[in-house]
Amino acid sequence: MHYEKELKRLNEYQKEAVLDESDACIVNANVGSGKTTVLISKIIYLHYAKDISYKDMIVLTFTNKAANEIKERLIASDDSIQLEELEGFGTFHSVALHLLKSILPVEKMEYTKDFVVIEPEEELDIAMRIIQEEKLKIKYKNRLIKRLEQATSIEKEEEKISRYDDDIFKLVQLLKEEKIKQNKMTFSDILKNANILLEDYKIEPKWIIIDEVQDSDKLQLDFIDKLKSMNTKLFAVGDPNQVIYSWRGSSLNVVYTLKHRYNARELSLPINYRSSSSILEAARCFQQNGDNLIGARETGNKIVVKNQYNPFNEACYLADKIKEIHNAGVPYKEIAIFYRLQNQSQVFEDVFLKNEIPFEVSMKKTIRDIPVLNWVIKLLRFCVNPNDFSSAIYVLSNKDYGDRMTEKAARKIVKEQNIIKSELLEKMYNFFNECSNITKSDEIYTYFEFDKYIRPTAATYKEDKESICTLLDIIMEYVKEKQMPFLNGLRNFINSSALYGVNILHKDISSDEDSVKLMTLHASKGLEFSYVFITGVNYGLIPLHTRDMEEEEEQRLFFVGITRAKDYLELSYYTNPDYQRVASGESRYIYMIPQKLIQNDKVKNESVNLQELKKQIQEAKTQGKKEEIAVVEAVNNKEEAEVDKSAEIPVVEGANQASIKKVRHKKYGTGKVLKEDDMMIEVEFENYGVKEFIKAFSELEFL
DNA sequence: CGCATGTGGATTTTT
DNA sequence: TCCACATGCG
Repeated sequence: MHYEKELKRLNEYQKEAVLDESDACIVNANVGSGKTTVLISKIIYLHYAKDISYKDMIVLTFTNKAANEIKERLIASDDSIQLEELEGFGTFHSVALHLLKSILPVEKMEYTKDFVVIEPEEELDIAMRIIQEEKLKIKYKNRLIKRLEQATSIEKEEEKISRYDDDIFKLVQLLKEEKIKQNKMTFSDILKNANILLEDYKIEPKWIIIDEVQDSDKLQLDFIDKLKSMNTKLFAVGDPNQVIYSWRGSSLNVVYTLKHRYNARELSLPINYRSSSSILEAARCFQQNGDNLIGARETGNKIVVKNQYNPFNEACYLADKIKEIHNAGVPYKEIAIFYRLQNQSQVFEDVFLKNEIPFEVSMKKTIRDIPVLNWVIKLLRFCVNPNDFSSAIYVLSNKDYGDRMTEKAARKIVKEQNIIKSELLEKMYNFFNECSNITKSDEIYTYFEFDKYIRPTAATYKEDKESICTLLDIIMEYVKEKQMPFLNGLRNFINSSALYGVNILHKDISSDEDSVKLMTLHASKGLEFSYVFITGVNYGLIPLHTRDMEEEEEQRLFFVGITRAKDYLELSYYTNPDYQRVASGESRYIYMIPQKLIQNDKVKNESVNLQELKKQIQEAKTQGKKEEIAVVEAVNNKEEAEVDKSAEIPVVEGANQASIKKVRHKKYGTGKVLKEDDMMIEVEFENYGVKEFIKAFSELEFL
């Protein structure tokens, strides 16, 4: 039997979870304990052994990435699966959206099936327009999103009194009405409305299976509850030690809540297959919850703790270290650097670029971040929904793309449907009739004559054109995959692009590309690497200096970081952190790790001198990027010199040339000496411009 | 406009 | 904790 082969690969804990028959079961899955494997085995087991159709299962995840991984692994293990059988598999939002679009009577809420999913920014735009048009008195508009969120959460009429004595509750009501009028739902509306409609229209799936259940917020828990009927069984997997998003609404008690709400059986997956036992033992110091982590691997390397002078020095050191590791045969993609704050990546990016180390930085990028695509999406949205006036107004009145008219003029033309005044508007109106048979993406491009509207003279022209073509290609691919007529597929894509189009243009950090991965500790969740460097373990940074309420979460965050490492873990702290409010010296988290697990690496005296030297230079000079780059050179050259002593060429004293000294550099070729003193030398290279070196390490050959 | 007062954000980010 | 910014009064 198909599933028996699957079961053989599991350990006893995993097997118990897969075979469990309780009405509700919560699995406390430790880090690296094969959580996803269990989830997939469970689905396969239910399908083959218990004869449950995939259509009777709802499988919920938090990210599209996780949903795709599950679907891919399922299809890989069972090629008879049709994609349409897996419509109940996806993120909470995408499953809720699917239900709203296909089964639930959205008309009861005065929406139509064509409703559009909008991003938070668009809701804000609508709110701002309402304030303007209705002349509402709203204070603190700079925090309108937070204020709306807070005001929306108040349900009791008698509590709806603005603490600032303004019209915030009036706005909440008008906004709700306006969204219905424009047929738009935000991300939270999708869940909220699904929850309301599920009161009366039961789906009754046979199984609900949830991944990373510890990240659920109130709406999501509510969604689970509304989906679940008397005959529905629940299987949830999660790890309370990995709650790092409580600021986003998830709470530590989710496991507890579910356990009590459904009288769930509690199981655990204690065995970690990922990390060496030294790393696991360190991780245990930060574990707050549940069963002890059981290791399955050898002792491995000690954890290296390093003191670095400052972030810049560390970047140089890491560049060197990574080269060394890579030369020893480790692929770049097995190496990752974690930090607490986004902006800490900058130094690494600069130095790695200079050192030609391939790297990728984990960064969110949505369609909205690319202005031209934001514009194209709005344009297509109006084509597909000709009632969406606000999109059309945006298209005509955008400052950079389209007709670039004033908002007032655009509104007038759109309201009057005056297609004589705007060729672009005419094209949008006729799109539906004239483009029903499109098969290639460039046909769309040609139809709209985008070249005319994206300012061929602008510096961004080429980039913009490329972005549009990529987007159109993705749309065509989507339509083809869904096997729908072009216009239906397009409408489908456009109406939910806020939900799915998001990561489309950006390669995921976990892609197979062989590069060093740079990311925040938060972004590291769910990933694993052979070599992990956690940088800036200073008090004030890790844990981050905040109101100390969230200290425990910082500890869990550090736990997540440590447990990403398979073989090698290095922690570092700065003597001189370049960040405000960050103390120098190691965080107490380093003291929490038993000394016997640690290998303390003292920075060589020589390096300290270099660092001191660099500091002096930086302080003496007016600050600027040029110096920094030159110093990068100096340090690199110094490191190179260390590796290859024979290549070292001493600075020739008392060279005979009276006026112009010529020098040669390994990388930059020949150049003229501009300035020279005891410590520094400034050279103008023929092809690289002016560079500055620390003389002692410069590796310059005097001609 | 200037100044006093009040308010909450800082940091992480998915859908 | 401290700082930035919105508000509102004179």
